[in-house]
Amino acid sequence: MPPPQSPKQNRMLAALSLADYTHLLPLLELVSMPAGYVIYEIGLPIRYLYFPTTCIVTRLYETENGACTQIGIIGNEGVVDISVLFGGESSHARVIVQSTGEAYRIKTGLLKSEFEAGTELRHFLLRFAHALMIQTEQIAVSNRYHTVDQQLAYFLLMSLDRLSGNELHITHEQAGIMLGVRRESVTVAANKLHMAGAIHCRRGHIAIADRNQLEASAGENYKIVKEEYERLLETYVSSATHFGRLPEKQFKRFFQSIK
Amino acid sequence: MPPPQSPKQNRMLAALSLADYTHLLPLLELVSMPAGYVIYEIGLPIRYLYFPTTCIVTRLYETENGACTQIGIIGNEGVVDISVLFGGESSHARVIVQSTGEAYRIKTGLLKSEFEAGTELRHFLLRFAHALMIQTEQIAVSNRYHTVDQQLAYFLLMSLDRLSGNELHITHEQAGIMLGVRRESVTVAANKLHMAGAIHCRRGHIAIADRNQLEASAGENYKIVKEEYERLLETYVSSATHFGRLPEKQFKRFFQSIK
DNA sequence: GTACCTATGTGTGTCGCCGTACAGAACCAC
DNA sequence: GTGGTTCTGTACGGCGACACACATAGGTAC
Repeated sequence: MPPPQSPKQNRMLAALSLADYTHLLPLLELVSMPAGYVIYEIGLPIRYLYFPTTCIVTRLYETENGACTQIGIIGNEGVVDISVLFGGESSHARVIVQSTGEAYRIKTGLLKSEFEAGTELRHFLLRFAHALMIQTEQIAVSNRYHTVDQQLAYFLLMSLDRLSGNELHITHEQAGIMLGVRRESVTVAANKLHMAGAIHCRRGHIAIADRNQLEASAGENYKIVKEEYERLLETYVSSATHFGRLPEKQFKRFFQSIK
Repeated sequence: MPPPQSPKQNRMLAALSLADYTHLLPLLELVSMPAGYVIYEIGLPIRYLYFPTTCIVTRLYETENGACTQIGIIGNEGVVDISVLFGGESSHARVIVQSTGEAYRIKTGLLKSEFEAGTELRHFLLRFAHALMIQTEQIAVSNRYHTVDQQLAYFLLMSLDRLSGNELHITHEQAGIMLGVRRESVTVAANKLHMAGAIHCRRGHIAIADRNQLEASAGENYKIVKEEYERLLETYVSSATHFGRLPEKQFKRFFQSIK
């Protein structure tokens, strides 16, 4: 039960051993992430990495003529943008905040050193990268075979899995940009999902009405990615038993010291 | 100038420092890779990783109803399948040999140890993973926005970059499976590219007639990925200057000892 | 050469999404 | 309330790819 506004709201950070976590803590800086804020622009260097806590973040690929597609969505289970740890010097995608919230950021060089040092953190980062790859692969398949309805359902589920409520603050226009389709197509797709009883729409908001129905509308795509992310979180938890192995007293003292 | 049938035909292996290379060498096993051979089946454990030398390999994503899409193509610049190094226990994609040739394989556990050990090899592997991610992202975009003509052009270029000749031994049917489109669509697209003077077709073969024209037909997609792979190869080369720093005599002896 | 199999070329109707245009509805500021 | 702005719903023509059907050509075995 992490206190409000703690780095532990990010599940990857929460899973770190106490030693690693306390080592990392002074390097982290809380920042607020307003929706629409462009975290990285294509081609510009990546100065900070961000561990989202309450915000969610979208990786968009933009073509030469300005058309976009979402190639990944990241919430409190991960970090953006991991590509810099793999030797990418600048961002090759545009990364923006999709849903207002907060994140902890760390200087690129610092996290890179931690990554190189080969702590448990590296293990988590690699595991997370794997989940992200699967997400991108699914989107590739989805873009070929699935209808807009299915893709919208998938997008809503992925977004709402990373938020506390069951309502998304987004317009059809914004959803269209994410999916790489017209605003009108989103409207039509949203109506279909509404007819099926899966969602409920208000101006600028989309809420889940029946989660099972929505998952059924999304198809296998969501199921596969969801499973992979559950495995990812299990990875975190099973490593987090480090906590349990520490002497109880020491653990409590540490835990309180970190605000 | 690596001799024929040397692991050095794989550019990642060739770029390793002499020490790392000689350390790895006894762990490698030459295997022949006939076209169509299924290297990994979805859900099955990954027992070996493969460093292609003269073959090329395709990562395919298969949906529940059997439809496929290529999500990556790998030749002598890399290794399959890297996902196991990131904590994936089994393959989530089907990986098959697209073009007959050879590869060196290594037991999963062994390469995993090397990777964990944090040698220069890890640096290359991560760099390669990055290029692969960009490839997948491009395919995601391509599947949304590009015509079959463009995708076919992209596919041909990516394949032929990884082969010695300028002709691909492939039928329209096979290309259709890779791209996730019908055979007829490939035929039509191939004819368009032929009309544009970009390619030349024979039964079961597609050859480049005018590379510039073909690149123009493929669009920005290819350009971006190509640049990333060139950066990858530069990474290899700049690290390979390790060779230069070794005493000349020692270098020669080592080089000859490794067949 | 003949027969057969596989690969390629072409045509027709359907479907999903796009581009464009426009009307109505929700919300906000005053 | 009123007016303006933003968001949402609907319609129509066009295009690219699909599914299916079938014709033709290249290559191979005998």
